[in-house]
Amino acid sequence: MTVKSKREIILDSAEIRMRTVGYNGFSTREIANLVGIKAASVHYHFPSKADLGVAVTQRYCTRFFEALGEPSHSPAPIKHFATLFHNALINDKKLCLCLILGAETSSLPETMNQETNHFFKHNLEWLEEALISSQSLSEQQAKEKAAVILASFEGALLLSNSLSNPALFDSITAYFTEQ
Amino acid sequence: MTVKSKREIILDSAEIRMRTVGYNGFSTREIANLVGIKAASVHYHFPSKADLGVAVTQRYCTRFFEALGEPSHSPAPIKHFATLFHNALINDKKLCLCLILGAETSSLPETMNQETNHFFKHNLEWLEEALISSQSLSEQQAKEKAAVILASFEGALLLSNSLSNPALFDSITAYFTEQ
DNA sequence: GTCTATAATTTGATAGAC
DNA sequence: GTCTATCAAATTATAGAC
Repeated sequence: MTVKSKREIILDSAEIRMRTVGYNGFSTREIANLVGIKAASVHYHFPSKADLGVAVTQRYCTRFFEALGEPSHSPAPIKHFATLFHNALINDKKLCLCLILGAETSSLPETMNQETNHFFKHNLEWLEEALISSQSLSEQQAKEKAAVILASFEGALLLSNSLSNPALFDSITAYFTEQ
Repeated sequence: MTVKSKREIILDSAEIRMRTVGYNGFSTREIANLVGIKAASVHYHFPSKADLGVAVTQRYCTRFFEALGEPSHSPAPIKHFATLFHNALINDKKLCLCLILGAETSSLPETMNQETNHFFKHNLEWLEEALISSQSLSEQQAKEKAAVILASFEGALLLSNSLSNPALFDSITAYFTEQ
């Protein structure tokens, strides 16, 4: 295993905090304490808080898209999609970053909003393609159902996390995967 | 029309900000400026920011539940439920307060989390009752579908708001109301 | 009820030594 | 790259005059 750069360690801590309390809920000093350095050193790696927020968001999206892969490579694509969200909630015990950023959208650096929008759009297209090939829906039907699924899964994360009820997430996603 | 008390005017401004940038995104000074008074005067009405946040959340939930009424009083309850969320997005041009608070949950005063949880639970029960009587589902089926609907609607608000696409909200909710 | 004044703390950020 | 020191601004909150 390659040794992590300090930059990556900072990104790790910042992602944890952003997915827990949002962009407006954490400070660079807090990240510094978590990493074991001083705030000034965080600013060496990321000149501004916005730079850090953007880097976290870009890394999050890149990793999610990598884990997602191509819809055609999965025998049960909707289930695969649900599993990624399930892992965020159960393994990471965190929300989807773009759920929190979407809720905070009016107070974020514009680049972060663009990343968040790209996250949603890419997932909608992925789901649409998956639905067309796996459930032989029309393009229009697939587009509509893709939005229903993405909305449901993000909402399922929200409800399950708020109510501290992980099983609720699986119950909701099962509605779309058990067909 | 009764004249609004200063307390209510403060609550109005605070609700707008909380539904736009969240609890961690606004300051008492900002509310004071919006209302046209000084920050110290806001603290006269609400000793702490948490007191203000709690009051906003309680008023929001009370009003929502009043507008919701009883499921048995509506000929098309799911559509009625969708309309309330639609109005939040289209008329208020805002998210559901509990969507933002649910995303910020780890950094909120405990009373606000309790209110948010109550909001979700009350709506789940309302939807369950509506589904049992209007779609003659079993209690178990109704409970599961109620969670799917609430998650979808909250997620639909998130996606529509982020992507600046109000029509997307109606398209998603139509999946559950046009049956 | 609202104001001025102010306190205590936090925050984002920079300069410059090592 | 990391530190100390420091800054300017913002934030929550209180005391006390009017």
